[in-house]
Amino acid sequence: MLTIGKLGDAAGVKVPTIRYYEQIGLLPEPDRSSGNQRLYARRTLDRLSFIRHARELGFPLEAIRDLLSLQDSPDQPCAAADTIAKAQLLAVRARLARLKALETELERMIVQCAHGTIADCRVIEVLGDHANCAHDHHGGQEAAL
Amino acid sequence: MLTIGKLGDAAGVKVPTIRYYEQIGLLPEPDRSSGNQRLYARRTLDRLSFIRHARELGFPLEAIRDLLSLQDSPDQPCAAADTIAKAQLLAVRARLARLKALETELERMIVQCAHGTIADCRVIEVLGDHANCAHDHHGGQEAAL
DNA sequence: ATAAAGTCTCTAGCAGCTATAGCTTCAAGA
DNA sequence: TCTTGAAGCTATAGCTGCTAGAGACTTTAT
Repeated sequence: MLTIGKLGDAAGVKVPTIRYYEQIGLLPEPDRSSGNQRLYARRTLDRLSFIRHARELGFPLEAIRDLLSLQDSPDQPCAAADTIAKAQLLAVRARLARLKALETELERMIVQCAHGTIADCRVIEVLGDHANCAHDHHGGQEAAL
Repeated sequence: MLTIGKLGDAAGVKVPTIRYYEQIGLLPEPDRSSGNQRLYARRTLDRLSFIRHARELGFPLEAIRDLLSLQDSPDQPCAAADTIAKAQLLAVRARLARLKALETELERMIVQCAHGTIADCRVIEVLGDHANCAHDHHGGQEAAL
């Protein structure tokens, strides 16, 4: 069993954040020691690490809740899981496309820097360009992500 | 010249958000009409679109401020730009790696769903796995992103 | 000329943490 | 065994990055 501090260190999540996740129901209420301190099972570490990485990738907690529900109910009808997974996949691909464009542009800048000129920096244009944009900014819903 | 509403529509950013960016200094104070309404030059649209896309990719406003400073001072010493660009590039690549892992896993899940089984969902493992992880969770600084 | 739509400032609220205060529990050395 | 310092507890307040009113003024369209 892990104390909350050990769990936090292992997952790279701060202690108050863990308590916050418990409060909003993303993590189950753990057992307590005789002195009322939280004690976590090993598998909670997987769940918490998942949450942490998903957050870093920009998933809102509600989307993470959905993804976790896939794990929590492996017997639920496939249609539900499929819908969630497909929506998340679209969102992930949209992010990938724009991140790749940004990567390319940053690489270009760094190469140019090596040659002593940044006068024609186009970082702004590459991300400002709606041609790379997975959203329709014009009246549509935001992506589920 | 664009009114704030037109600018917002064009960039996909809400009007109060534009005023907020002005307040915190990400956007310059624009000219005003005789009736005190904001009037924006065309090029502000590029800047705002950039901010929007960078935010969607998860860059904090401070990182965006840095990136914009590259654009704002094309004559600054290359070393400064280079440092910023390289830090951002590392962060971008770390994100790309984990997003790709998640994409793969979601694809796998969807294929399995088509075959009627999600019993061995591994979404959590794929993101929980620190082998894919660009950070050192263990005592280091967070990435500049 | 007037009505509707857009804009103004100001303030308050929300998500997702993060830090502080004041107290209790635990573990490790003297 | 005692003690002392780190770690944990609850509760509350603050932070970032928006977002949504309220109530008054400006523009635009008919």
